[in-house]
Amino acid sequence: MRPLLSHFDAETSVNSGQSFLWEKKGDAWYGVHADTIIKFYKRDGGFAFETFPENRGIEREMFRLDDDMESIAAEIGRDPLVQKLALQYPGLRLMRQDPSQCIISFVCASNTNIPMIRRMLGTLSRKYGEKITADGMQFHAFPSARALDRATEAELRACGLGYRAKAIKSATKAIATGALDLDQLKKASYDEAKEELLKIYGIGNKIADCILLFSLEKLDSFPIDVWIARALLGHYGWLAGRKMSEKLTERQYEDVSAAARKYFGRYAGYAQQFLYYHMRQDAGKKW
DNA sequence: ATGCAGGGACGAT
DNA sequence: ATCGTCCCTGCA
Repeated sequence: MRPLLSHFDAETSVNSGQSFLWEKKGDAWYGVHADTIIKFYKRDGGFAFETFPENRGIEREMFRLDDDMESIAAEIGRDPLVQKLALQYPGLRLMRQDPSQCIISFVCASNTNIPMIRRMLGTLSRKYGEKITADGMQFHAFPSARALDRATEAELRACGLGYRAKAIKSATKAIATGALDLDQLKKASYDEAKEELLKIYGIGNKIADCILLFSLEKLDSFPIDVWIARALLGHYGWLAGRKMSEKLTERQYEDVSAAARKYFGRYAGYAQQFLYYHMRQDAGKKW
């Protein structure tokens, strides 16, 4: 185990609200990553990984184990609070999600809570995802955009999506037709990629920023949800400004997010994740 | 038991 | 720029 990774904690990372389809069975965690099930468990003071079907080494990609956490921590640690949190939660990492899965997941996330998001995605997976067997148990791959796009809005509603069904349809269509070119978005700048995402019905500022951060390599993205808004109000008054509240207008979102990105720097998204995790911990949330 | 919150976005004023 | 509304569920 390389010393740089010695503090990495897969369990904390998968339970930090950035990724949804994980469940613990016995001593092991099983997660859905597009077409593969990834399993991990503690071993020798670190973590061992297995994938179904076999996809060796995918954990480096998924958990961003190639990121240079020392320079990232040095960069975002210029802020005293984030510095403290990086030391307090040394195992927390951003994850690199599959873009299609990430888009569909966060479109489901609007105006609801994490348990509900998990329920919606679980139902979609069981209904539209391919079966995968792992350790004698049955799992489901995350449904492809194409498979979801074949369903009607009413059928998606029946999965407990509510009014989000319409937004899911617009997103799956954009992905399935190639109108949204995911590989291209990875190469594009933050602004260019965000502009493309915002064209899709159901994707606004916050959800676009989550997609950019968690699946499109935009580590400078700084999503602001109610929890981050609370953190900004409580600890970063000069960024929040006097008129900000927990609910941001579109204009406020843009101004405050831009200010935060400038303040925290090119890894602002990492700072955001430490703050988010801390606010949730502090509130005693159990995801 | 009615109200409200929960990783928001959209359309009408 | 504000404001009501959207489907659903758990919890006070």
